[in-house]
Amino acid sequence: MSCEESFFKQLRERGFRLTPQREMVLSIMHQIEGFITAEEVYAQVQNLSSSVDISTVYRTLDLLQEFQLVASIDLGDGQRRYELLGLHGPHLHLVCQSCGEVLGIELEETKSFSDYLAQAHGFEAEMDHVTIPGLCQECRASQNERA
Amino acid sequence: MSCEESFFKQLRERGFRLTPQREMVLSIMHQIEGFITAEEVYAQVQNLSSSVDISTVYRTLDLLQEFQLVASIDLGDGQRRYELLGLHGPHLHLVCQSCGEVLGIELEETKSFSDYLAQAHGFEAEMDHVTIPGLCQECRASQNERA
DNA sequence: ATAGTATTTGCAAATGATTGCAATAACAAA
DNA sequence: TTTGTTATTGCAATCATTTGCAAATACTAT
Repeated sequence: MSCEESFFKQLRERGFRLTPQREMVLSIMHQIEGFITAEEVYAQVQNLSSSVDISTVYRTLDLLQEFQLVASIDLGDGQRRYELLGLHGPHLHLVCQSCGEVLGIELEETKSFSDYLAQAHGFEAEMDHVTIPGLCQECRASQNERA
Repeated sequence: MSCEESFFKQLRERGFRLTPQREMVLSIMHQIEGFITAEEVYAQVQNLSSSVDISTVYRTLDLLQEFQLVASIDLGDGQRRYELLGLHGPHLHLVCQSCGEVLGIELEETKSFSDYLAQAHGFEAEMDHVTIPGLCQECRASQNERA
């Protein structure tokens, strides 16, 4: 099932409606690789239909997140960014505080940690909504050089 | 060394100045246990001196975070919350998406996970800035009951 | 004490994001 | 097709937070 089909199906199942605005936002998410801000999605949508409001873009991105078709991440620069999950499926983000690079890691890789949280604290973690700040390999290396 | 002493020392060392506004914010953070929003800190500061601006409160909370005296957490309700680290030292937060409860866990408990990230991805994680959403023990239990 | 300086402040404006609401438009049933 | 119901939209206002800047003030050296 394609991303669009999954979207239409989930809309129907839950009594939501298929609007041109929603189609446009999803279509634009497909044209992008990597991360995009709501403002950037809005600019692209404007090219297609200039009367669409940015609040509709935000609402649609929220909906796509609920449907697990899109994930969002806060890089700490004051602008949330969105990415199409598409085929990859849910994953975590490692964000380098020095160069801003974003690494995606598989949910699988966090299993023993989330098992520990469940066992020790009874907490069922949603690791796919976690963002971990830190330093990537390159920035660590260049930092050690300097020292 | 008390929290205040640590604050004054760090200010001096880095060429910052000790202002009444900064003293007031730190003092209020001491009067609170648990989390407090910037707006609430602001309200408390107003009682002491009504001319202090909320932007100064935000700037001071940022500074206290830089000094590792305060940590902040985003519960996803649109208002960042701040807590005095004081004696506890840096830790992680587990946030229940159902009841809002916040569990603090020791950095130590994440060691094997962050070791894995370093080894497998060369990523040096700052786990003390991580917030993990999920379900706490009680909410898991009551959810299972219902099912 | 005083003067010189660099930091910090309050203010106002701007930011990204969210919300309430009346008008619009998608869908379901006839 | 037409009609009725309900979700969705655009708009404007609002929210929490950040920023630029000139005035105020904490500190340093005299």
